[in-house]
Amino acid sequence: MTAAEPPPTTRPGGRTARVREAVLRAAGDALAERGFDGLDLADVARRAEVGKTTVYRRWSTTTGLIADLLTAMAEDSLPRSDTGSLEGDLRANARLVLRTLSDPRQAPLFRAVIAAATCDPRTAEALHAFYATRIAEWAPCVALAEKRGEVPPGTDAAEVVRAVSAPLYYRLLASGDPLDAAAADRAALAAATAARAGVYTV
Amino acid sequence: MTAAEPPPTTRPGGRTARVREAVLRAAGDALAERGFDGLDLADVARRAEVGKTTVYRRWSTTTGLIADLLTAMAEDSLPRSDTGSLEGDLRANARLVLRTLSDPRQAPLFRAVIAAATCDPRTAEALHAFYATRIAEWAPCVALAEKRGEVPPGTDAAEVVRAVSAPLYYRLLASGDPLDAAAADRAALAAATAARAGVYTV
DNA sequence: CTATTAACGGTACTATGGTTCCGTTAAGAG
DNA sequence: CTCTTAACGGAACCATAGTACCGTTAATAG
Repeated sequence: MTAAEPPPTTRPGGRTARVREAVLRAAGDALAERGFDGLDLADVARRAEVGKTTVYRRWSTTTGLIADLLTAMAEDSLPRSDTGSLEGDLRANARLVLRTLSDPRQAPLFRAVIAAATCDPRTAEALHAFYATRIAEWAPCVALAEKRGEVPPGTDAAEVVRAVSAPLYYRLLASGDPLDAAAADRAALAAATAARAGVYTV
Repeated sequence: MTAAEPPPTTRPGGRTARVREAVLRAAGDALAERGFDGLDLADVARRAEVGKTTVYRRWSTTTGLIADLLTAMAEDSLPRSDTGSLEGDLRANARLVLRTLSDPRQAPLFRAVIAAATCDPRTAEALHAFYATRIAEWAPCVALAEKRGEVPPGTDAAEVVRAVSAPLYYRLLASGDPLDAAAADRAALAAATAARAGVYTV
């Protein structure tokens, strides 16, 4: 060490934030339209009206950009319902997930970010954090059910919430079976039934 | 039409089949090692000891090659167990899926083919066919349970089998939660419990 | 067996995703 | 306000995935 390092001040204000917002929005659009393997950083730059050098400098890879997009996505949360019964709450959650996974923009976007997560550990980490946030948001409805005596004490709330989403994601990503209201309601009912029977106690 | 078309005879014997086998094996290896976005057809050709021109000519795209790989994968089936009870059979199935999804070669391979399926309709179709085959293979265990009176008549066998796999795939692809025996057994128990309660009747 | 041609494989080429260079803009400190 | 420099943007550049060409090998018909 020869000299005191001058603090490399960062400049997140104004322009930097504006660029990030525009690029992430453009990335989401591009992913929704073209899918994961169709993501071209130059195209994202064009959509965001930003130099492609900027995109490469700040995010370097497609998966890096998607990881950042996931971080941003984790921030805007979905409001939890409170219908007064576990089954009602879980059905509300299932319908919400269904709406996302059948939305013409969201469905391909989710498929794309999940594909990206299979290709890069950092993106996978961001995806896991995203779901951890979403699951934590809905876990309280199971805690309430436990207080009401609907499910046995010691029920793993997160596991119940995951059980609702799982069949819908399985259809979206693996089996390709239709994603409809019947599937959502069945997922919610199955999770509620299993939870009441004590399947998810720790 | 000016002249009679001479029948463009195909030559599936010997060499052609050998090349396909070598290339598909190499593709599986490459996918397992490098993931979907790391798949390079020239690299596959090298591994298969085949000219890269051949690979491009016969499969043209990475997703096309993966679609063919999935078709081959659908052919070798997993034997179904018969333990005498629905829960036992479903647990056997869950353990089998778990073994696949935690295998050091199979897990990344499955992640990769699923990622590929999100990027191309033909690959998605092949993936759906793959799961349709697997699910049909195990559906009889629900039919047997119905005969034994374990589940109500009119239970959707395929839906029960899907319900077993779904939580495991959700962990593999979305939430990132650990894939262990506890998760597999819980998935089987939850599906059996819901099925007995009549959640999956049509 | 021979003749025909489907299918393979090496080499040279092209096109596009990604990098480097360097001048310009504007955030933030004083 | 002025000054410093983090961050941006255009253009030229490079590396590599994918294509085109053409001669060679071997499957199958007769």
